[in-house]
Amino acid sequence: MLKSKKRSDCPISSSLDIWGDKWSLLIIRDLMDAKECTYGDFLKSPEKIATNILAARLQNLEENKLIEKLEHPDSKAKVLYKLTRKGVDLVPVMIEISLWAEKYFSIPEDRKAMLKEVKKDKAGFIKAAIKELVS
Amino acid sequence: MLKSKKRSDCPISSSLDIWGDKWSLLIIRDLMDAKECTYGDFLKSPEKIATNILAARLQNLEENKLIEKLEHPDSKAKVLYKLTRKGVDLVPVMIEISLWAEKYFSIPEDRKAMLKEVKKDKAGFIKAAIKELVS
DNA sequence: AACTTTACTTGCAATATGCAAGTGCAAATA
DNA sequence: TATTTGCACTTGCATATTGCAAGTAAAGTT
Repeated sequence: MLKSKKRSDCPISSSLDIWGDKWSLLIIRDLMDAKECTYGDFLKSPEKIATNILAARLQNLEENKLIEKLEHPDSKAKVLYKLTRKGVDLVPVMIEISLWAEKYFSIPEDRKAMLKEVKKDKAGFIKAAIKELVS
Repeated sequence: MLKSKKRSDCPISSSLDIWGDKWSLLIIRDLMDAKECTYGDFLKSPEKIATNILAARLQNLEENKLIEKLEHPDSKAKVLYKLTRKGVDLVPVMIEISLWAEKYFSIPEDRKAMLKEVKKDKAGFIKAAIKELVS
């Protein structure tokens, strides 16, 4: 995962070069759900990412400017991660993935409820979500 | 890649369990671009997938019903792959990924031209693209 | 009959993943 | 002040996956 050379200029390929693995988008998801997360928060997620993998993914996402580190107001021992604008702009991607998954898998009720709102006014939902995340 | 257990019920996680790697969505892309591809067509793509990886990914995508095999009209030695409806329904995901990539990377002119059409009428573009692919 | 094309398979070295344990610093507790 | 706890990683190592090169088998061509 360390050397992620660009395989081609195709937009799909370029995107996958950065976050095309089984874990990166789950980190993005956590940050979209919670806006700010500590290292420990990510470890608590139900998919149970290994701590060394988490560290590697966080570093990669930071290097690629999808996330950034912030000081925790309470303690210097803690680190806060949050999405950059580049990361926040993945909201439409995440929503379309979720809509696809809803059609073909069974997903939790709270996610369904969220997608119900999405379907009422997708553009509005996205705009509001982005606004909330960039503030 | 053989044992892809479901890590959680999260729609993002469930989706990544199936196509969350560096190659699967490129196969999907090729099929969206060309509608039908042979094994050799995939190998010709600019990212240069290794033949054993291609075989493994095609099998996985077929097992998960995103693609299906068809007989080639010209020859029994050839195999045609095409998207199922489940695969075609990834069109919105691919479009949003492309739009994101366009914002943050430089992408080929022909892709830009396509995205220009998308931006004029996203819903219409998606509908037409899906219609073309399922026929 | 020999050669080529097509769709894979196989062997193996290099890389990545996943699990468990360890480290170092900051903050809370005794 | 000394000690323990919490937090963010790092390290070691076994296992799994990737990527490259070469090989195989069935079909089509000359």
